[in-house]
Amino acid sequence: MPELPEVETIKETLQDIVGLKIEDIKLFKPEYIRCWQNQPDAYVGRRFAAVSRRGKFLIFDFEEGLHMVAHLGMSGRIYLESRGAELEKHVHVVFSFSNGQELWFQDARRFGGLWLIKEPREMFTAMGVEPLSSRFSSSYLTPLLKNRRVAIKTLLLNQRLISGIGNIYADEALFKARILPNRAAGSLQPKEIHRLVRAVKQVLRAGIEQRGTTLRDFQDGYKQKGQFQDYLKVYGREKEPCFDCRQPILRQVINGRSSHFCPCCQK
DNA sequence: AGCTCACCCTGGACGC
DNA sequence: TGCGTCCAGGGTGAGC
Repeated sequence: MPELPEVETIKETLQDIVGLKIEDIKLFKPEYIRCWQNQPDAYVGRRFAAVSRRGKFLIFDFEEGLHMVAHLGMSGRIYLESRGAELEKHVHVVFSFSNGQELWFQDARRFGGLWLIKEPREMFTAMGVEPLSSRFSSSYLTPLLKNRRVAIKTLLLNQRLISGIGNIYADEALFKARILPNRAAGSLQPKEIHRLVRAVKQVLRAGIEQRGTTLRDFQDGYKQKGQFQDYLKVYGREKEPCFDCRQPILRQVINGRSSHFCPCCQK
């Protein structure tokens, strides 16, 4: 479930590891490493220099120009533990620091992964704009929608166009913009595109403010849950009354993704 | 080129 | 209690 607000929340809590020195790296499941441009040993003895985010990816910079990229997939978690804590299930990689703390990479379903790479920017050359940046605007989105028959929701989930929106925030943004998720992208009018851009930004900002959505798996770097699940208006609310018009929320599969919407408020 | 769908994987919910 | 089935949805890539 980690989408942009969840990854951003983890990134914020992981600022505390900047400056910590890596004493040891344990690989319990080496196949969780997707890219071996660097050997794990190369990271030992170095300090974390920065943790940043691009879309749903976390980027770890180390001293002397080493990097690591992480994606949480569906069930991935990255969190701090104390040395000696009992190892939890599905922890695939552990970084031990010289101060006695550890960073655990846990991922039950293993849709996520780690990339030990030299130049992380190369991974993101084909990635779309950050939806919270000023580059994401009506003038960016309008030409992308032109003549596209794909559902607008499918397009919002395309990371090559916009990076960071996932299933939950796509449904919530479309509700806020009062647009049905299965509308052909090319059928959106200028006013609707404008509303959608605003709604995407508002929903993502609110998600960050609430420190993410915890339906099942999500937790931050200190194992704390998010709160945005208490503010969801359509996602996961099939058959429950719309908060605005009391009509039941409907669920429909769009491009293999479960989608939730109000048939009355959204056009 | 645009689009759809199957696949990877595990845990939890649900029906019998 | 247990077993089988289905669903969750991130990204990728085959195939139409």
